[in-house]
Amino acid sequence: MRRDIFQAIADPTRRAIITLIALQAMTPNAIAENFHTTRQSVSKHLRILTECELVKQEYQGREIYYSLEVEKMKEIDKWLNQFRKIWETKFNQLDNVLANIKKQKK
Amino acid sequence: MRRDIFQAIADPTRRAIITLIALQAMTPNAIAENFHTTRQSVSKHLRILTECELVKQEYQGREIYYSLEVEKMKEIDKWLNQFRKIWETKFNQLDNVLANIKKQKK
DNA sequence: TATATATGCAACTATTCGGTTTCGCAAATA
DNA sequence: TATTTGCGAAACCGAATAGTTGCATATATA
Repeated sequence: MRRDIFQAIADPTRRAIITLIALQAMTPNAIAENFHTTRQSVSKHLRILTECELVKQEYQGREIYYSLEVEKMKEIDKWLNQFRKIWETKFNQLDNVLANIKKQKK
Repeated sequence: MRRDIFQAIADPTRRAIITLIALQAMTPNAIAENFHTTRQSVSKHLRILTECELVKQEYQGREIYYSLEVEKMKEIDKWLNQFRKIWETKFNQLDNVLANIKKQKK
């Protein structure tokens, strides 16, 4: 069973869950209320998110509060870095183009 | 058929393809040589990447050069923004904690 | 103690996914 | 012109996936 962050955020429901619990911890029931799906379905998503450590659990009596492990999100950011360099370069190239146009106008 | 960037980058082979053609355009055959899979398989990945506009084609005779549409990658970055705010805040909170420890030492 | 509530887990199903094989088409080359 | 080469598309297959239903367990509450 493959289990990595990229596969985890591929599902739109999981992305929505992540956004939902980013700021405040929530129980599966509370989370499920926000979607047109069953609690069990949400539970499965939470399991996947927990397995790749994107989400952490906090037991409180019979309730389990889920919240986002923000640090883990940085891994996506880290992966994006290689492309960030490229799009910044492209931006600079555009800068040069603009500079040349300016020169020509003079 | 669902087709969005997040689903596109979920597959490790597709992520590798993206990295491979990020700096220079390549033909399907050339790309396939870098993986332990067939050209047809790579072709299917390229179709998916093209459909969600992460990759662009450039026809040159009977060859087709594929290259990364860097701009599209920014959409992932944009999605990450909501969490970036959170992890920066957490970092600041840690800053405060460190500041307090410093104070107590005095 | 009996009942209600919060939850995870297993079994099942329909759908999707990644890969392979085969084919057809168009461009290059002999 | 005949053959080779580069490519996409369709058909097929096994594995994975998302969702549902049913059940077991533990904690509250009456």
